[in-house]
Amino acid sequence: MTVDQSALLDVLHVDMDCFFAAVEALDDPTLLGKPVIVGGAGPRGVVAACSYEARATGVHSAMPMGEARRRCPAAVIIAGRHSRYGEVSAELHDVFREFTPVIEPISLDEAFLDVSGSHRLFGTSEEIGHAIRSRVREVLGLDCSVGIGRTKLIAKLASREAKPRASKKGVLAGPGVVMVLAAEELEFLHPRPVRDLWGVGPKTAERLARYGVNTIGDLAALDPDALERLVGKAAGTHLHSLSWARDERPVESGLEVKSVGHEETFPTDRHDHKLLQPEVVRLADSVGARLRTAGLTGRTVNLKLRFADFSTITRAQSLNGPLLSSVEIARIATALLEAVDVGTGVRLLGVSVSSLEPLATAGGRQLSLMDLNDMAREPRAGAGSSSASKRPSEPARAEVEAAIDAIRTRYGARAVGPATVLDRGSGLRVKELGDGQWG
DNA sequence: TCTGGGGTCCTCAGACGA
DNA sequence: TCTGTCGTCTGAGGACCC
Repeated sequence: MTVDQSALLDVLHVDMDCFFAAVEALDDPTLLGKPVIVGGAGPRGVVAACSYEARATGVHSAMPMGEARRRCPAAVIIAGRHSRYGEVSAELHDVFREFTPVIEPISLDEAFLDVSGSHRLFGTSEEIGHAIRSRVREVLGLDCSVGIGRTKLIAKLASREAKPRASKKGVLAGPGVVMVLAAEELEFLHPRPVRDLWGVGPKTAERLARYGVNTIGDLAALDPDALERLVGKAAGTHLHSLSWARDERPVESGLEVKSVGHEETFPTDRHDHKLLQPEVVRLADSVGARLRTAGLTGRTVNLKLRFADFSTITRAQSLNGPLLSSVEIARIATALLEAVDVGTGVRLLGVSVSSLEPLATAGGRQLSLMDLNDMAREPRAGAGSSSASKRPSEPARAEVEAAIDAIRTRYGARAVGPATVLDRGSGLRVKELGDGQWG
């Protein structure tokens, strides 16, 4: 490796090994060395993550849980604890920040790091990669793999090479850190399947295969215009550049969220608006609560339905002003739902809010504890007292919901919720986060 | 086997105003 | 006043990522 080349290799891709399963084993050491599967245990659940021992039996993420159980009957199946994974992820980012401030998270367990400003303190990129691995192990007790390259694509593929491998004979340790020099990029890239390119999924890979394009090298040899006709202009230009290792995307920290949503697959299909409406309210409440926690509001409500035949439709409605309450989100989502024929059966329902902006610039304000005390002592005209209309105004409703958020923070998500989503089988407990007619 | 949940981005079509 | 064009916005759907 020459000095000039190493100076360019400033992009690191850090990927935790079997993150969810590893966290479970960290908290319960009796799971160490066992096949562990994290995912939905219900009739329609899928595998979210699994240990290498489970992978050795052919289990992989996104596999239906029934199939996973069949392939690996000895597996320990765990529903998963996202809040716990979030905690560990935050600690992981603290470790990253010891090495560089330029961090682009991809998910809870993966991130790109730009270490161009870190060499004087921590050495070459390869030395930084090894140091990060050691530090993650020391602080979190977990393993990660590091890929290093000139671009994000190369770094990401390199980290995959660095990972352990699951085989029927057992788990084979990986190198942990893999660096791809600038001069070796095409040799590294071109023999790989096109699916390894960011943006090529099953559909695009199938389309390319029909034209004899199976490897990244095949794609690089393709006429760019022909590629654009095949996959569209934006994707064509992008993929052709990637195939020649041209990837100008910088490592970006502080990317903004574009939408916030919740969706849920039902254990059995629902054929009636009456059964779906409370679910819309519940999902809308959950979305509203998350928006308020994040200090965001939005202008567009999106409703998503997946039918029994797996076809999916979306319906959306935009407003002129910001959505200030969960009730408003639920009202619009319910109206969108009413216009859809659900007779064939709905298996998944989702509600999301997009066109986001900070609550402060949208005219909202953060409530203080004093405000909450005032509301408790003397309900405002719009917030549920006997006003002429009996319907609280949106800003007033937002204040009520802020108070509800405060109650939930203190007493738990089930402490208070809408009457429409009460779990009737268990008295007056709220089924989950909800909104609507506060009981 | 029967296909999650949280997102982003792109393309296309239709409406609408300049 | 009418018509055509263009840009922008919105909505819908699809593909993709982890």
